[in-house]
Amino acid sequence: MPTKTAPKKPKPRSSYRHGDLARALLAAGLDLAREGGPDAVVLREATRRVGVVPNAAYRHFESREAWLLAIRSGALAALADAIEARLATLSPKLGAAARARAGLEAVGAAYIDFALAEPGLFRTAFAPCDDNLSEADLARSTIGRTNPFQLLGRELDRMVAAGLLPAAGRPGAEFLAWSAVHGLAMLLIDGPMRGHSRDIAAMIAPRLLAMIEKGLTV
Amino acid sequence: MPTKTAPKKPKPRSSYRHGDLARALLAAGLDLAREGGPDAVVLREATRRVGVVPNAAYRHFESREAWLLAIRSGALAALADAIEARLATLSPKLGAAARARAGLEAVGAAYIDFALAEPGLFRTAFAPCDDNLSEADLARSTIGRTNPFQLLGRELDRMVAAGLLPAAGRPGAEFLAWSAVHGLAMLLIDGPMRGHSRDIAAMIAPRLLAMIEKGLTV
DNA sequence: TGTACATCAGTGAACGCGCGTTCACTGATGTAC
DNA sequence: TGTACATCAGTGAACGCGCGTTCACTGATGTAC
Repeated sequence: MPTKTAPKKPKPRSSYRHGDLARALLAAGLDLAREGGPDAVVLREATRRVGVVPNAAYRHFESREAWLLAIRSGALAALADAIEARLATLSPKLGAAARARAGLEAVGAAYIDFALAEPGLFRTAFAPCDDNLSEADLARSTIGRTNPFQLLGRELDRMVAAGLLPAAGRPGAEFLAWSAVHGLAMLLIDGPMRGHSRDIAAMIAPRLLAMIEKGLTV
Repeated sequence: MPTKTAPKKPKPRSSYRHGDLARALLAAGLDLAREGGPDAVVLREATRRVGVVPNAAYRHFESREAWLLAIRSGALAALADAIEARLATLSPKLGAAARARAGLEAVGAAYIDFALAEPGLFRTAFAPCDDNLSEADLARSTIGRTNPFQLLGRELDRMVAAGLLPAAGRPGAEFLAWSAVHGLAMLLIDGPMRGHSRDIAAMIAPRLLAMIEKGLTV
């Protein structure tokens, strides 16, 4: 499970001080994202859940947008965690080539599974964010954390090392694999086949991963 | 160009009757979608632009949601138009196999180009819509119009006919190709490389289309 | 052809809502002497 | 070790905003006689 859920009901505090409001607001925001996607990430509701007055949030976040940015990055981290967990289940006995193939598939499968299991978080992670925020803010928000993109890159490197992917095709290959998997995830949760997502995913996801592998390799 | 733009400024009417308010509201809504994506599709703003009082909209649409649905389907139609236009540029002198390949590429390229040229419309076309609306409403909204999905299917059929795609692999193949292209489009306009989208698209899109073709065909 | 009339598209005013954000405040905490 | 004090996290009240939607209305239109 991606993140620990925060208590929904405001538990009475011993003092008027909360103690760890910043973290609590972040957790509440992630809950909101989980439940309703980026549009449901609303400051006032988060403070309500935490049991604090609305403006208290401004001690810890400059604005709603800054808070949302932190939540986005939390959602992204949750996705990365899910992928890493899947990768960790791979048998260590696999040879280089088999390991590389399995790794790439694991990343893709975990990505799609996460989108289905946590559509709200997934949507939040990739919600278009306000352009008013500087590039620097954005960079800072993901810096130092492993992100899904990097995990995918690592597996692609393995493919090259195993001789399954020509080195010449390596640069930019993340975008190819990522696009395919991201698109399926998006279509499954928002697209016309939303509702039968799980059935379709079960049929299509393996074929999509096979297509990527085949289309990418020599 | 997908749709004709409605006049932004309310032109004074000769009578207090508008004459074609439904169509005008639809056009204004598409403009809003074009400019700011689904969240910018706001009833009051549309009536303002058309030069009509807010509640006048309720003579023609049951609710904001119903109006938005119509706009979604307009955005989808615009995308379909863009794809059809691209397909129409294919040389009629091509042989079956070359035509099939070129057709599939044309669909993909037009899809990505549309997303880059009209990100607001594109986002609106695929915005998650309210589940309160019945499936019947949704079906009605796209029925009778050629949609992008069908255009893709047609080209895939050509691939089979030309012997480039095994018939066994045909069912569901739309989802595979569509996912890849949709994912790239989404990542280009909302993803981490937003801002350098056009450069990246120029580099990646051809490779993605090649990957699809290679991954799909025998 | 002229007139009475029903229709119904657009008006005007108002509603309740929830949002992000601001301000001046208060009082528990932890630190310096 | 005990006390005075500065800090600053959370309070309370309020703001302006724009939204979707409702109601009873009015008056131009097109139709029936």
